[in-house]
Amino acid sequence: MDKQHCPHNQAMSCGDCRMKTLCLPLALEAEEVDKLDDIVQRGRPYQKDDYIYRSGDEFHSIYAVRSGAVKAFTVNDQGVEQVTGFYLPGEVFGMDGIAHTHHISSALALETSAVCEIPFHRLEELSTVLPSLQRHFFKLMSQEITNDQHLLTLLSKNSAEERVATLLISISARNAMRNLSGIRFRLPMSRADIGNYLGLTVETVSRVLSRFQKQQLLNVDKKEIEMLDLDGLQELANI
Amino acid sequence: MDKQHCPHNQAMSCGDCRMKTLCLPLALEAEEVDKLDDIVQRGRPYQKDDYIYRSGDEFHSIYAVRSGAVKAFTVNDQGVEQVTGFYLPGEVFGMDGIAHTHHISSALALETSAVCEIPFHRLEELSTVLPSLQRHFFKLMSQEITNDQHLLTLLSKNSAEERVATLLISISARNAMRNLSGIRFRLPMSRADIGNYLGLTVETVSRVLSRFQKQQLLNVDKKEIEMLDLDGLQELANI
DNA sequence: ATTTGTGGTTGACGCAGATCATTTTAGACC
DNA sequence: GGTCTAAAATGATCTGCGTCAACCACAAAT
Repeated sequence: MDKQHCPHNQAMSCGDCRMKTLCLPLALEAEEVDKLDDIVQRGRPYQKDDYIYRSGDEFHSIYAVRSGAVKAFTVNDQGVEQVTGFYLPGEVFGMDGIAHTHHISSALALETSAVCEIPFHRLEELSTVLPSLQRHFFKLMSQEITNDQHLLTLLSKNSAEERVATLLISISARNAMRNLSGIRFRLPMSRADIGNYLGLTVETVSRVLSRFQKQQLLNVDKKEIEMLDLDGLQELANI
Repeated sequence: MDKQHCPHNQAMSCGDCRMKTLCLPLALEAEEVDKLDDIVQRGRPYQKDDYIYRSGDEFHSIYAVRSGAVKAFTVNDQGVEQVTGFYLPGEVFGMDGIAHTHHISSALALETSAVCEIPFHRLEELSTVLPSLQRHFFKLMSQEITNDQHLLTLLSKNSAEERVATLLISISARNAMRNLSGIRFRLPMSRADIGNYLGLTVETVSRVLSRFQKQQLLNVDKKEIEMLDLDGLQELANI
């Protein structure tokens, strides 16, 4: 497998990355991308269940997924975990640490994943000389806020079926955006993670998926999903 | 009533504002505050139920509360409203619009309120020359993200009593930060708004407040709250 | 002074989803 | 092959909060 095609390739630069149209380079000119490239750090891939950072760690970077999948979650003082987001290739995470000197959430690889690390103080410096980077980063953070607000509405106003349908539609759409199939895909997270994220128990998630299968809305085989009736699911999710 | 003491006074500058230690000027030197001051717009006070902006309006500014109280909310395509936040003096809102060209949420004055408007493109320009402003604004947005994440956990993991207690503690603490009483205060929002925000019905909010009163945790008289047992409530809220 | 409207409280009842328990499936490892 | 463990599915039962309905307080309108 050559450099260009290995999904976890470390050496790849932003300019060559398949995710450049989704990720931070999105708003930048070629020469600006090179400057961004200079500050991006690419370590070896994380294995499943490796932490990218832990709650309490000193904050110094934000991150972008290049391959694999990451879950972010908070743990309160009673040790109760709350999954706050799943991040797929091209997506940026870790921005909740900016307000504090330390991370208040943790991030974990759900499968073997390549992750770019962007030291925040370098990004800040670069942002003052590249206004389009500053603007894009403001937008990314604002997008994170609106994502959370959508999730808030989902949790406070929607039934179990609507919540699960919405998550499936979201993952499907995000896969499609990355030129992968929006019809057949593999869920990178466990039923427990899905339930935690959606404010449901594992049992409810499992039952809802079985019901969807019975209604010919989709096929489930462990983590493999085939969306049989996207319109029907979309209707359920009321998006 | 002279200029300095009228709570809705329009002419006041950031340097003279009682909220300067909480709001955007927080991180700035005196001369930097003057530059910020130049771009801040102060219109006449909003009356109760006046919109500061509506979902669908073109986005061009973010806002800071100087006096009064503001609620922000989204409305989905079925017309279902979701309250996403309450903003008290010194707090900044409207940052969810940055990711889009138009506001995706609305903001409404809950009572007579003075609001500072900060044109976003001017703030962006100023941020490139005042790094401490850029940093502070990044932090504000990050804080908004972590607030939403706390709310997510609250909605997905906590009981009605825990949710209501948490909101009361939060308002109490924010009042105390502004050198107001954290023990006796007036809720600026209706029971319906509280319920909507916390993912509960009006009836449940009302019942929980009655129960708290019966347990000598607080006194309620319409919108007036007296926190009798802050520790007990804190325990309930598990903060 | 009476009516009308709005926001809040309280009670009775039902249900969606939690909880508890059991079973099935699929790897992982020797 | 067999044994262990963890994830997932399914069934039975329970319960917190929603739903529906009645009622109260108070302000604004006539």
